[in-house]
Amino acid sequence: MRFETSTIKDIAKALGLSTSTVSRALRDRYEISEETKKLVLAYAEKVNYRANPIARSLKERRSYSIGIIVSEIANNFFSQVINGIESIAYDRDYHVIISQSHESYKQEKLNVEHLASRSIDGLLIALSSETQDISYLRDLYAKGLPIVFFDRVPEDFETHKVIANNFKGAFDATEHLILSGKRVIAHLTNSENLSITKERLKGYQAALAKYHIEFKPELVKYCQHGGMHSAELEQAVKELLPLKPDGIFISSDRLTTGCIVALKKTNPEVAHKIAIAGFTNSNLVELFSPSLTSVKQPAFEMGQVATELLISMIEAKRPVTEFEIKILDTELVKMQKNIGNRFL
Amino acid sequence: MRFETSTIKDIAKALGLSTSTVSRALRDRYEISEETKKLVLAYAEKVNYRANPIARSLKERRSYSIGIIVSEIANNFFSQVINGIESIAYDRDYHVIISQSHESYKQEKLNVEHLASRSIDGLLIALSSETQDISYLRDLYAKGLPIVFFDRVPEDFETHKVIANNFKGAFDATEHLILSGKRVIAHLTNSENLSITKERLKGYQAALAKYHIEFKPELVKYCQHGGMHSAELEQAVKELLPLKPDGIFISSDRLTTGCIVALKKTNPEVAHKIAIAGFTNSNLVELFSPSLTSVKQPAFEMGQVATELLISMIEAKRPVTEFEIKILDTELVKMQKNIGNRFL
DNA sequence: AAAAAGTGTGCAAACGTTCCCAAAAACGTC
DNA sequence: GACGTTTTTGGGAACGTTTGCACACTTTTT
Repeated sequence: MRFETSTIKDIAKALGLSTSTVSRALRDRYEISEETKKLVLAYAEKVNYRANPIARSLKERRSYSIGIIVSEIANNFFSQVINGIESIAYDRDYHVIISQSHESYKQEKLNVEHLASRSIDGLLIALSSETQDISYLRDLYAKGLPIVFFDRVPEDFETHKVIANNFKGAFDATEHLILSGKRVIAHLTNSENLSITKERLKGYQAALAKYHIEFKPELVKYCQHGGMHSAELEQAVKELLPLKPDGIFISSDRLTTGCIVALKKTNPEVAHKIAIAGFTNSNLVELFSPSLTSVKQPAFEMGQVATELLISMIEAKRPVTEFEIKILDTELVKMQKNIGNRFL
Repeated sequence: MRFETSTIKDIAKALGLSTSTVSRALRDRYEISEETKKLVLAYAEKVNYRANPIARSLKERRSYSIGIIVSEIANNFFSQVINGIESIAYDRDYHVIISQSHESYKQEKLNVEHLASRSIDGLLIALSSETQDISYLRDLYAKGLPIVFFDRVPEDFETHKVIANNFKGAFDATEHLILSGKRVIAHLTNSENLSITKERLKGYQAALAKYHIEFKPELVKYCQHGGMHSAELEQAVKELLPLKPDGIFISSDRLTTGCIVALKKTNPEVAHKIAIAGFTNSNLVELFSPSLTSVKQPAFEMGQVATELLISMIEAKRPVTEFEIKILDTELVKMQKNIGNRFL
């Protein structure tokens, strides 16, 4: 801000004290007399003194801000995670800077490096679906930037991670479809790179196995761009339909909504005949037609937990060597009426 | 970031130059020899020099960051606006800090003041539905903080503003309902404080007037909290239904989706008999049941325009005294089939 | 009564930049 | 080769903090 505000110097001059004394009074350090402290505090209050965080950051070599990278904020899951992050961060006097990768590796790297050069104290990141090479993150980490991964985590990176119980979520959703009488269950999922893709695929396979349904690789469709392009989804749907699935298990928020749109757009007549169960945190699923069963992730909580872990790393006196992988349970929200009901 | 990176000083020492020379070479000032510039640039590249933005901010008394206040990022309209803002901001080397008011005046004020103390160079804000007293914004503005309002703008505040053509959007939506044969058209809207509420009400009234339908105040329901609490919406729906509306015009994104949820939850049997037209930027409306006609705002563009105006203010050499009010056209997306069709 | 310990304050350096001002180097002109 | 002019460089202050150290003063201990 260009406009002038009062500084420690101003206060010092006005009160006939030194800047150090004023600083100490404001920061409530031990070696300061009650009297001067009161005096300074009162005056600071009067002139509405606000410490300049930039100067403080420069001096302390930290910014009290944490960076967040998600693929997209216009996504119910991520925006809920962000709310969780903020709830903790603000309490602990950190502020957050949000960046979007739009599922692009290049954009992700660019944003992370931009944030790093902006002197963030730590980073919370869910990898983009394109990301395979995380060496740039390793470099930053090695240089001392605390990083906590959430949702989409790399396998071989020793730091805190917070994820949902993806295996169980996928298993539950698939089992639900099976118990509803479906037998040809397709799986529409994200890029193969992602941890969530692998875990959810395993859950899907396990459910099939439990009910002795053969796993058919051709029923699994991967979307490299996480459904960012509608063409990608329409293509997947087009390839899937000839295999006559009676159910689809979809493994991410964006894909789930995107898939229903694609189905209705390209094949409205079959859209209602296929049961859909998918990961989504949309609070609007009840409005959807065809209706769907959804796996809800504890997004808000995930944000909170990840932030607590990150702040503990930031504020740790010595390098952290013990890392946690927190796994949070998902919730299966079954649709209220029978599958494919047009009258919902 | 705690870890050490190379600084101008390091480069200067290594190259046997002074910091001023290095700084000039890096910043590509006119008074520097081609040769030294090349030398410095090459070395900087080699050691992967990154200017410390904090130090720069302190010196230049600006942060190259702009603050954004919206009520909620988990809202299609606002997240699209944010994408528009980012698209311009990043091009111009600003970064953005997003804050959410959650439709609370207190939270909004807190966030703005937090941002201001964080030395943002300018502010983009859509007021919360609770906000009536904007004197705190006036104070900051008077002190020199550039502010541009978008979407929800105050009446008596001389600065740039970017809004949608709310009157026309509301008129079109209401007229569409009338032309579909509806005669008892309710209006569910936001807090009366908001500019958008007033403008959209006028559009609604104008459409009624055009077709000689009497305006009935009891058909208008205000939601003070913008639909943040579902109870608020359910209450409004409950009060509206006895008046037997055959159409509802809803004036905001959150209210529109929220209202359909409330309708289906409280009165599923009538939900499909009422035609709904509402403001929303959801890309999922096609999935909704009951289906609805939507007024889409040019959210992305709104963000872009607002950001351009803000940056022009920030970078203006002399105080800006001529202000613009940009009004962007909305788009009416009619539902594909007849109103209330359960088979959509 | 002198020494030791404790308390409150100020001085000055540092964080990494930018930029004003002056000094030095390079160049041209007579 | 002395002079002015232009180009290039360096010195150092400043931005607003925090903090190690030293100093002065008071209180306690011996």
